Amino acid sequence: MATIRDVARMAKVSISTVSVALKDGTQVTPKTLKRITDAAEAVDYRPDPIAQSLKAGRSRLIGVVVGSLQNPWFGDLMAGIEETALQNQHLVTLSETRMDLARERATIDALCSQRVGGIIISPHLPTPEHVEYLSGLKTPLVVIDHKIDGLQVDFVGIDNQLAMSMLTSHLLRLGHRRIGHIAGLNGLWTAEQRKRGFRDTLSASGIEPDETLIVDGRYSGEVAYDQTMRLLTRADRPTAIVAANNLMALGALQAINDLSFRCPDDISLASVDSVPWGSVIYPQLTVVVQPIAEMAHAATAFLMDRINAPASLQILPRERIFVPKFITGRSCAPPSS
Amino acid sequence: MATIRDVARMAKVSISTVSVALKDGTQVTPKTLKRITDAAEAVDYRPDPIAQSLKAGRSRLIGVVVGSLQNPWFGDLMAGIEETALQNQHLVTLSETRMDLARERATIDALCSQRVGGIIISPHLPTPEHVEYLSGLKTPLVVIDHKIDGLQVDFVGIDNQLAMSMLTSHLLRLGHRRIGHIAGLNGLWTAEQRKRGFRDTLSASGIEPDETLIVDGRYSGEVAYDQTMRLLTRADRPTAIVAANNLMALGALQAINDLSFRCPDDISLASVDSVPWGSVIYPQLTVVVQPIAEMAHAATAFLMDRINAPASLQILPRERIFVPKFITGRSCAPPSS
DNA sequence: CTGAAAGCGCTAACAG
DNA sequence: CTGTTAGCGCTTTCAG
Repeated sequence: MATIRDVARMAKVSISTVSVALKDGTQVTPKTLKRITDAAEAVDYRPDPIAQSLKAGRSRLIGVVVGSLQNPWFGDLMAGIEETALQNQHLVTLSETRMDLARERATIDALCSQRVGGIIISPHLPTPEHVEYLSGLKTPLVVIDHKIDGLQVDFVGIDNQLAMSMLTSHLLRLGHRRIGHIAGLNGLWTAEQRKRGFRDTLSASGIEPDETLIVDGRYSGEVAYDQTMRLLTRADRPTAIVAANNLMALGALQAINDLSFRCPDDISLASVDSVPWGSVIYPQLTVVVQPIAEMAHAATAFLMDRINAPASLQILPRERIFVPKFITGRSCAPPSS
Repeated sequence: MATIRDVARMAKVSISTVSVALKDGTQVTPKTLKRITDAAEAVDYRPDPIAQSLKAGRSRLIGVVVGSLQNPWFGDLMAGIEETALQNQHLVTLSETRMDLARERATIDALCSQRVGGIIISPHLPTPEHVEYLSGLKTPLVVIDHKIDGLQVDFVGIDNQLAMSMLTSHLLRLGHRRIGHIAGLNGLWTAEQRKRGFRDTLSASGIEPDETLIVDGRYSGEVAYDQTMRLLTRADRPTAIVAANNLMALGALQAINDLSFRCPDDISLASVDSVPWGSVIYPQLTVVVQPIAEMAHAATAFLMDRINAPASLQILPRERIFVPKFITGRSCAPPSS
């Protein structure tokens, strides 16, 4: 592997001239520049990123931290992040926290001591100490999906209230009055926002939300299955169910099937987030989807801004909220009775 | 961030003593060692990995290169790799090649010039030049899934012939005699091995494989859909179909549904690789699954062996072939006629 | 416009 | 057993 010295020797200049010339061609005579670029070409010189990192104190790496790799939109997220990172000459590392705060913290620690340029995280429900820890980080941080109150960093997500409103009002228009909601993990920002969207939409239509119809599915398919079982075996069972995410929708669908209800004839079902290969799932689900690829790009762009910004310049926390997209499936119908 | 100098100053020894002591406690007096570890603790010293990398010429990073992040087992793969890598103090980077040889090469180039410790790759169908390129790499390489003939590197995969034999003989036992096979991308090792397993199993049962029933689905759901349409609209259509992977099985299932055939009543379907949330797909597919997590561990262990081995020691290429697991679903039944 | 020199944080001979 | 020294490859003042 050729070093800057080889280039300097071949172009008969000093190594610092090579460094300067290759960085910003404007500080050298055109002819020396040419000699240098030719020499660099000839020996296939590529600056050693490690040496550059040592000098800069940061590596050209961005860390992505997610709770679970099972998350179905996770592949699209990574693809989007990688694409944008690549354009900025950065590699992307990936870590899984298994939704464990201690692991989340250890992971971020590791990333920071590896001197990554920045971190994109879809965080778990934090404790106050954890928020404080995150606030104290020197490494640029962008939060995606679950916003953390009180944390002054860039955020990218969707309008979760709107997402639930879209689904809930769809069901209301179909004539449903008793609608169940399988909510996400209690306390998580997205879960709370979605619950609020659900309640507000009902209230706005003059329907008092029945709190017993709002159950915690903890963003888990299994828990959602159990909760759906509870909902549907009640005498006053709902005629429709809205799940706060895709995994829970699948769990709910399974429960519906296992109880020999038919969807949408007996029970309507809708959810946030599409499911992969949704086309072979019967019935195709009515959903609102997050524009994951765009969110990934936006998050990465935020991060690159901070990485490329001069240390002097303080960028205020920014926020990018996307509007989800409604996709009509065949899982919603007017109530049967 | 504390440096080795801070520790040295505080422990009143030289920096090299600190370096030696922290690496291998046996070369220093117990009391100096204690002074040093205490000092390191006190200032929360953690060696800068970038500086270590510069010295070593490699970073504590392993690169994972896959064709597509859509691949459903990809999350499990990453989780497994990350777990093992973490135990060896390595971070994992992720890159997608979109099944494009030029991108695959560019990606590997980038990884190598980043001086990653090693690379785990699920490669695309290579040209001879590409094989040569891979052979020439100095960076340790482990291939997973698609073996490349003539490439002398560690390999981890499953017994693909066996996988297809398991499915094919299951269908034969049910009484099927005309079985279609939606094969993977022509030329890819896994695809060829699976085809061979299919043909051999039929032959062994005294059935001459009908080559027109073996179609190229290119490991794509869409292509598989089209090919299934072709197969099922023939007068002499098969009574069962085996898909070479999960995405193609879903494409085939969709085609079966769209043509108003019922599975398994009219057409039986089986495939290699399970599908996520398979439990809500109707009917549940009969499949053989790869032990992805174990494969990931094995591949990472191979890689770490090479990374940790002294440069002098030449490790011969190794191979780890797993046996897939049969999972009975409800998508296979005796032929109707 | 170009070159000499210092140094990022660490490791590894080589001396004492 | 411990300290001195010389870099790893690069960037960046600071002189010339």
